[in-house]
Amino acid sequence: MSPSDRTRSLKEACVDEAFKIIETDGVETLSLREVARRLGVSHQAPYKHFATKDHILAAVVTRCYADFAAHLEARAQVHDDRAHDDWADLGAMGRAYLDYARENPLKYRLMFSAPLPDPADHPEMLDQARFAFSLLRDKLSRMTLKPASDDMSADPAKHDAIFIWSCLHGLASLMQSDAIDTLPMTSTERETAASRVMTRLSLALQP
Amino acid sequence: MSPSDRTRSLKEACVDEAFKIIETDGVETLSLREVARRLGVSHQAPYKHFATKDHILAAVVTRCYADFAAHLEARAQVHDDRAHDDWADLGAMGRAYLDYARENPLKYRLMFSAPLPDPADHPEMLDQARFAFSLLRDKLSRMTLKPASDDMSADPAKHDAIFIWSCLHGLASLMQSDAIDTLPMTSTERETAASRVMTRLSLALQP
DNA sequence: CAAGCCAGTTGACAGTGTCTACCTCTCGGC
DNA sequence: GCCGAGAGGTAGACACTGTCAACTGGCTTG
Repeated sequence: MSPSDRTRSLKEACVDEAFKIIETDGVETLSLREVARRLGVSHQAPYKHFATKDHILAAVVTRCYADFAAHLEARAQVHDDRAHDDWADLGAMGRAYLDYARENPLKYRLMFSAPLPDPADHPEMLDQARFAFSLLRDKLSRMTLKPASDDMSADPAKHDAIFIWSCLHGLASLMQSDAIDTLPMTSTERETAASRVMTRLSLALQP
Repeated sequence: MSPSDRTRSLKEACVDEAFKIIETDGVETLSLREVARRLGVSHQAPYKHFATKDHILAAVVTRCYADFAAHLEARAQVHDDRAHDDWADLGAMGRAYLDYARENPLKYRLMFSAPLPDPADHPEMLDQARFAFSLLRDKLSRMTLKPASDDMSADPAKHDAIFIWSCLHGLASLMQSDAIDTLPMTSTERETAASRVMTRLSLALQP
């Protein structure tokens, strides 16, 4: 056993390996036995660190959310020098969202389109997800949007965040769903569709 | 073997049974052996009618799309007597979409959030999906929307349909995803979120 | 030094999709 | 009227999965 193996415990190695499998082959094909095989340990070794398959899945999902949030933050902060060009920054955030989904389709699907392990059993997974959402929500709460006629909510930023999130998630999800292959679309047309959604989003929100 | 069994071939019975299983337990737990068991035949009998599990899945998905389209059509045509209140009708269609997703979460997930069998192998599945989308698209092509600034598309109805579909799908999908449980939301708050999305959609589209 | 736990092993069980071999019934051509 | 073929159904096997149980070796702690 090499020193690096001793420092990096089997537990972490399992999560790493599961992460890789999901990244390249998708959640559906993840198997604990394959993880064990790749790490050169017995098929039961991972069970010493994770009670069930869901527990290892939860660990991977947690990491994905963190990854995703980091990507959003990094991109959102690349705005130009003017200190408070909130609209441009919001747009950058939206684009970062779509980029992430496009570049990491299997991880994206894992977070938002797959049946997750029971969140009640995995609070840290829940925390990470909440954090990612809060990035968008906080941003909106610092901006003034076009008023919505039916707004009697105590927390408009929350609902508008859901609106934006819905649009972005819907687009990202449809673009990589098999359902979209139904319509004959070239890749440039997909780009057009994406920018069209962004435009309509502005029309809906910008005062 | 009863007469009804003889008329209704095993092939149809398999699809029916698979449909039921998915409806109540989700795609993940669908197993051909369970289907066979429930029909009282050997575990290999279904394979005389479907080459692989994906083929039976494709048949179920095809039926789901037809079901979904029928729901959309039925609801969309329940507008008031004024012949051409297109906006109201579009709204009804949107609500029908969300209703279907809420009432049939597992079927909805099957159609739009699960990895489908390769569409190339199952053209009839593809046709049904395309038909459902065309309901929305055709409606839009008969209406005049707020112009989108970047519109250089030859087929604006298509892109606006994608926009609307994205919002609705995104909302429906998030509402039933585990990710949303992340944010503490009561069911009335979910309603508010849904209507907020509809409002913002109008703001984006209505001239 | 003994006790006990911790991480790892092997072996088993039930469940899955799918391959192959077999059986049996029906129907069309001679 | 028979006979061969094929369609539809059966049984058994294989490789794979998640998970349970029993066992083993080494480290820590009393």
